[in-house]
Amino acid sequence: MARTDQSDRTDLVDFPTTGNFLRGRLRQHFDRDDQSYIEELIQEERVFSDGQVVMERAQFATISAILVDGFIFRTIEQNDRRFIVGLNVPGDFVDLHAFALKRLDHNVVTAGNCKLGLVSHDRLDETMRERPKIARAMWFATLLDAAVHRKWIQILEQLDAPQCVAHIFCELQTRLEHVGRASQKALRTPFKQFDIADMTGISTVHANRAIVALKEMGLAEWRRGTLYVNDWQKLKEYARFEADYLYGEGALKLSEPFE
Amino acid sequence: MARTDQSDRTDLVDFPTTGNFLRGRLRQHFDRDDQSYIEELIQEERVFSDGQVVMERAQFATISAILVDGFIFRTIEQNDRRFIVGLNVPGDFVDLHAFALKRLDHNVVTAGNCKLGLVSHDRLDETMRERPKIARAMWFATLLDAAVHRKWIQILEQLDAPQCVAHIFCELQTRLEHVGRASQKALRTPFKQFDIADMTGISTVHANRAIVALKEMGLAEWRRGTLYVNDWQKLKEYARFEADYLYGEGALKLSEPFE
DNA sequence: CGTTCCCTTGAGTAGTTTCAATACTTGTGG
DNA sequence: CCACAAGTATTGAAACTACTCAAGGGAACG
Repeated sequence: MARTDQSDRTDLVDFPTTGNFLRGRLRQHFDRDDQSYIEELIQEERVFSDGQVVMERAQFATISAILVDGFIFRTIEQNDRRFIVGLNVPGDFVDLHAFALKRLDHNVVTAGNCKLGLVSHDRLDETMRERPKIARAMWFATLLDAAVHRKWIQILEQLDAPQCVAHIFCELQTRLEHVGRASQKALRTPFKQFDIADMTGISTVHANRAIVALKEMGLAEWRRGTLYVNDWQKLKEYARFEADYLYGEGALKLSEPFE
Repeated sequence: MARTDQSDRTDLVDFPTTGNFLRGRLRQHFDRDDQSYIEELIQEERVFSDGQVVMERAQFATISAILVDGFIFRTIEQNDRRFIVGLNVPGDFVDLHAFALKRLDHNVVTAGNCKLGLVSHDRLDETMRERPKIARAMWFATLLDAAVHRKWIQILEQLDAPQCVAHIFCELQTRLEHVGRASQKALRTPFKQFDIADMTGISTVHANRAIVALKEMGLAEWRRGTLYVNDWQKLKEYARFEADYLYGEGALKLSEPFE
C-alpha cells in the first residue's frame, strides 16, 4: 500500500510539478510521453501564503491549478459561517473542475503555504481535442473528488464527532501515502482546531472535546497541528475507515488497461 | 426560472430519451446537431421496477445510463445500514461517472419504477475522440453531481433535521423544475419516510418528527410520498436554500459561449 | 380479515450546543 | 528580554437536539 517505489521517485525528479498527479491511482497507466505531456501543460508555478483564495466562488475561471506543495480547503460560506466541504493534498488538481464548470460553487483556499502549478483552459481545450486519454484521466481525477464527497456525506450521516474527526485524518493520511508524503508516526498539518470543527460541522468547543476523546481512548494525540498516532489500524477501525473509495489499492482500483 | 418554453417542448418530441439532459443548464448551448448526436448515443431503453440495482458498487462498468423517467438513489451500504448520498431525477445521466471511474464507489438503485437509456462506453470513447464539446458537457454533468454533493455536506454540517429535510425537498423541486417535471402544489415521490431518514442520516423516528415539525410550522405537509407545499418561498427561506449551486439560473450559470 | 409494512407517539439516554471563564502560544514593540 | 495583545485551546454547566427502545395505530395487499 502506498509505497514509494523506484519509478515513483524518478517521476518526481523528471516531473517535479505534476509527478504526484494521480500517483498511487491511475498514474501507473501513464507512459513517459503522457507524463511529459502533463508536465508541459503547466505554464507557471506560484507560491501562496496561508489563507489565500486561489479561486473564488462564481468567478469566471480561465486557468486551473495543481497543488504541488501544501494543503487546500474547499469552503462554502453562508451567514458568516465557513464550511469546509473538501481537502486537497499535493498532486491534486485542485480546481480542474473549473475547466468544465467555469464558475465554481465554492472557494478554493490555501491552508498554510502552498505551491501551485497553473495551466490555462486553452491548453486544456487542446488536451480535450488531442489527447483523449489524458482528458479522460483528468475527468477521472475530478470524479475522485466526488467519491470523497460522497464518503464525507456518509460519515457525516453515520459517525459521531470523534469518529468523524478520526475518519478525516485516516483519509488524509492515506491520501498523503499515495503521493509519498506520509510519515507513519505523525501527520503534520497546518490546521487549527476550528478548521477541524468546520470540516465536521461541529463547534470548536466540541472539536476540542472530540480530540480529547481520541486521546483518552489512546487512539491519537493532537498537538498544535500534528496528529501523533501509534496504531493507525486501531484508529481506522474506530473510524470505520475503509480506503477503497480513494481508488488506490482495493476493490475499486482500475486493473484493466486504460487507453 | 425553470420555465417550460416552446423550444424545450420540441426537445422532448424530437429527443424523447435525452431531451431532458442538462435542460435548464448547459443544454441551451447545444445546437440541433449536438442534440441529435446525444440522442443517437442511446442504444437501448430499459424499464426497472422499484429497488433494482442499476449499477453495483465495484462492478466493472461497460455501459452508462441516463434516467428518462423516475427517481434514483445513490447509496453506500455499511454494516447493514444504508446511506443515501445522492438523488437523481429525469434527465440525469445517473452513472456517466462510471465511464471514467470504471468501478463505482456506491450503488445506483431505482426508487420506484424507472425508465433508463443505455449507452456503451465504446460509444462514449468515440464521443471523447470525435466530439470534444459534447464530452466536455458530459464532464460538466458529472461535476454538477459533485456540486450537489458539496451542498449536501454543507447542509449536513449546518442544518438540523427539519431544515435538512426541507432543503432536500427544495433541491428536488428545483431540479424537477429544470426538466419541466414539477408541479407547484405537490411534489410527488416514491419515497418512504425511512428513505428520507437515510438521506439525512437520522433515524426513521426522527425523520417522522422532522416531518411533523414542518407541518406544525405550516411549511409543508407530507402524505404517503407526496409533499404538499403552499409557499415554496417560505420553505426555501426556512431551509436556507439558494439554488445557485444547481447551475440553473443564478450566479454560477454559464453565460459565455460554450464550444 | 389478517399480515405486513409503514407511520406515529412516549420516555429515557446520549451527543452536541451555547455561553462563559480560564489558560496557553505566538508575535510585537518597548 | 519582558510585557502585552491577539489568537488559539481547554473546561464547566445548562439547554437543546437527536437517539434508542418500546408500544401502538393505520394502510395496503393478499
